[in-house]
This record gives sequence, C-alpha cells and structure tokens, in this order.
Amino acid sequence: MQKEARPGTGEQAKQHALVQLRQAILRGEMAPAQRLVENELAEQFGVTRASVRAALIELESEGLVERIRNRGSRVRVVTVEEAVAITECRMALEGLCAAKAAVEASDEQLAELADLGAAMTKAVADGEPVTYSELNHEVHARIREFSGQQVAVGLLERLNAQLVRHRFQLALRPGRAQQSLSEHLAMIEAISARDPQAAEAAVRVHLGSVIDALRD
Amino acid sequence: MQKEARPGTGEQAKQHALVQLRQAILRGEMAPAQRLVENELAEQFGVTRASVRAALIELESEGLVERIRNRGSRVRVVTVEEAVAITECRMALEGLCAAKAAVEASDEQLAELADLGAAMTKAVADGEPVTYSELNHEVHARIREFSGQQVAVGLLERLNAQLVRHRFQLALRPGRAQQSLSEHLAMIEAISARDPQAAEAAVRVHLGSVIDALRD
DNA sequence: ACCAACAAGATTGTCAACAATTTTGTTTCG
DNA sequence: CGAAACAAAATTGTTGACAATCTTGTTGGT
Repeated sequence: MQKEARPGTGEQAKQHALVQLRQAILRGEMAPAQRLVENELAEQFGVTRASVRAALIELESEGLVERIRNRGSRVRVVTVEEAVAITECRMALEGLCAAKAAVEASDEQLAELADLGAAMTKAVADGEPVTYSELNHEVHARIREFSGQQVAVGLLERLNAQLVRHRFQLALRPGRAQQSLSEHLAMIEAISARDPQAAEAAVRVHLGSVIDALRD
Repeated sequence: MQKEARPGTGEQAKQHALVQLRQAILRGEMAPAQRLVENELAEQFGVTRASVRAALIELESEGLVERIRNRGSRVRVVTVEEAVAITECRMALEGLCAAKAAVEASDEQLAELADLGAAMTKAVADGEPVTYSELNHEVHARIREFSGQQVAVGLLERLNAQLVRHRFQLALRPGRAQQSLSEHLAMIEAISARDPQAAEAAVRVHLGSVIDALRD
C-alpha cells in the first residue's frame, strides 16, 4: 500500500479523501458490502483518520456508504427492490426536468440533444454497448441540465450515484439497446417539439421500461 | 450558557449534537443566516468540537446548513425561487406517493385519512390555523407513509425540512386555509377511491396552488 | 483623507493519543 | 462435545492540542 497523492500541496485532506473514495466506489473498485476500515483508508489516501471519517459521514448521507455505530462502514449494497424504488423516483423527477426542458431549453441546446440522438443511433448500429451507455447517461444529464431545475438535478445526481452497479448489468443485456434507443429518441423528439406533457410521458415510458428490465 | 443535557449517559455525543442542532434550526431558534461557530455550539450542547463538526457535515448534506471552507457554517436561507423549485420536486415525488398510496393503502389507513380530513374541516371551521397547519403536515406525512416508497419518503423529508420558514409564513395567510382544505379533501377522496391517476392529479393541483401562494 | 501592507485575533482544518465498544478466540464447566 | 464466561484484538468514538486560513483593525505612506 503506497500513498497515492500528496495532500500537502494545499489540497484539503478531507476533500481529497472524499473524492478518492467516491471515485473508487463509483468505479466499482470496492466490492459490494466491502468493509471500509478508517485506518486502512487513511493510509491508502495519505490523510489522517479524521479526514477519512469526515468523508465517510458525507458519503453516508449520499447513500453510497452504510455506517453502523461502533461497527464501521461498508459500501452500501442496493437491492433490486431499492433500485426499482430509486428508478420510480427518477421517473417522477426526470419527468419534471423533461417538461421544464421542453419549455426552457434554447435552440442550440435542442440541437445538442439531436446530435446525441444521432450518435446513439450510430453506436447501436455499430454494436458498441459501452459507447451507447455513456451517451445514454449523457442524454439524461443534458436534459436535467437544460431544465434549469437545480433542486431536481441535485436529487437526481444523488440517486444515480446509487445505481452504478445496476447500470452496468443493464447496459450489457442483449437487445436492450435497441428498445432503449427508440425510447430516448422519443424523449428528444418531444422536447424538441416543445411539448412538456409529451416529454414527461416519454421519460415515464422509458424509465418504466428500465424498471421492467431491472426486475428481470 | 449552560450545558443542556448529559451526553455521558451513553447517548453518542455526535448524535446528541446532531439532534439538538437540527431541532434548533427547524424550530426557527436560529436566525436566518446566523453564524454557527463550532466552539460555541460545542459548549452549548456539552460535547466536543469534533462532534459538532460531524453534525454540521451531516446537516450540510441535508441542506439545512451552509459551510464554506475555512469560513464557518451558517443556517442556510432558502430564497423564494428555491422554495418554488423545492415544491416542484415535492409535486413530482408526492404525486408518485399518492398514486402508490391509492393502490397500496389498507382500508384502515384510508379511514385514518378520512379522520384527518374531518379534523381539518373542523379546524378551519373553528378558525384554528395552527392546528390546521399541523394536520396539513400530518396528512402529507401519512400519504407518504402509506405509499411504501421508502426512497421517495427520504427525499421528501429532506426537502420539507428546508421549507420550515416558508411554511410558517404560508399557514397564517388569511383565506389560504379554505382553499387548501378543499384541495386536501380532493386528495383524500381520490386515494380513497383507489384511483392513482386522480390522486396524483389532486396532489399536483394542491402543490401548484402552494407554488402560486409562495410567489405572493 | 485614502489606499496598501501588515499584524492581531478569531475560526476552521488537521493531527496523534486515549477511551469505549464490539468482535473474535479461548477457556472452563456442565 | 457444547455452551456460557471470559480475555484479547480490532475498530470506532472522543478528546485536546497544534497548524493553516480567513477576518478585522491598525499603521504607514502618498
């Protein structure tokens, strides 16, 4: 175990630990339910335990880490039912964002969405699921952004972070991309048509199908 | 300044500080934008600074407190635009909960809602705005609870906590209770009729009118 | 009088040591 | 052989002190 970076360069130690730990969890480098011992993490990141501790507290309220009194922290495992519940909330909130984006987005932003749609179509045609998954994520992020609804954006980012592991499993499923593609195109079309109700409906259809896929 | 309680009785110091501070903020005992100095709070609650610190980090991600690097913490002030944005999110999430509650709630739980509706009607008739406001809050809490949607419940509780100050202002407005009452009764009726779509629509109507009232 | 540089005070960020708690392994008794 | 009691190890919770940073008040020059 060697120290990864130098927190002495003015970079706040707690922030450093927070960023590193979050990345490690989101990248899936930590096994599900893996124990997170404060001392080990402190040495690994080259900071003190107090900083790791502060980071863990923050990650707990982000829903990425589970902490039990006097028993330590572990990577939180999201069950399938939880993933479904989270996606239901996404349905409500992303529906709101899509409706607002249909009204608020500039013409340039709509063009950007159209470009993303074309890129997704190409990725599916070329059979590149990884690229497609990234574009998928990007489309959702852009729609959130264009809505201008900061509160919803914050909530959604937190929710999405909890779904990383399930997202992986979903993306690699054969035939999933094709269905997902048409749903995304429908979302983009409705927003471009500046039709809030249709945009919200399209998002609901899409995430409804995600829920079905999650349930296997 | 005297110590308020005994953290030595096994009650974890950080939890103690967290609960105390949260209550103080929610009760409005801390003036808006008031500075929260770690040392003062530590002495006031009879715990050490580290515990206060941990509590502040948690309250920050709950959106109740604002922390700036090396500059300290203060009670977060929610602007009117933010309150509107938060209520838009409530609209989406409580709509989801109402729809699920219409399907999932037991007959006993529906009876409980009916009782609350009757109590609200009486409170308005008797001209007791404080009682009405409490019942109002209770109805929303029950509907959330009956939905069984744990994730949405968590998000909504966080959002509601940020609105305390605005809620006060809203409740005392003359004529507001009458309009609010009929909207609540419509929500209860739709859920009792086990009609998810109507329930969701009723919630949206209600919170839409809250948004209008917020904007003055 | 005004502005910049500087110094003093206040406050947060970090650290290492200590105490409390839980878990695990061992022993002893039935 | 199994179960309860006990002891040892690991880990988290807490504490007080120290360092870094920001704010404020003061001073000196123009």
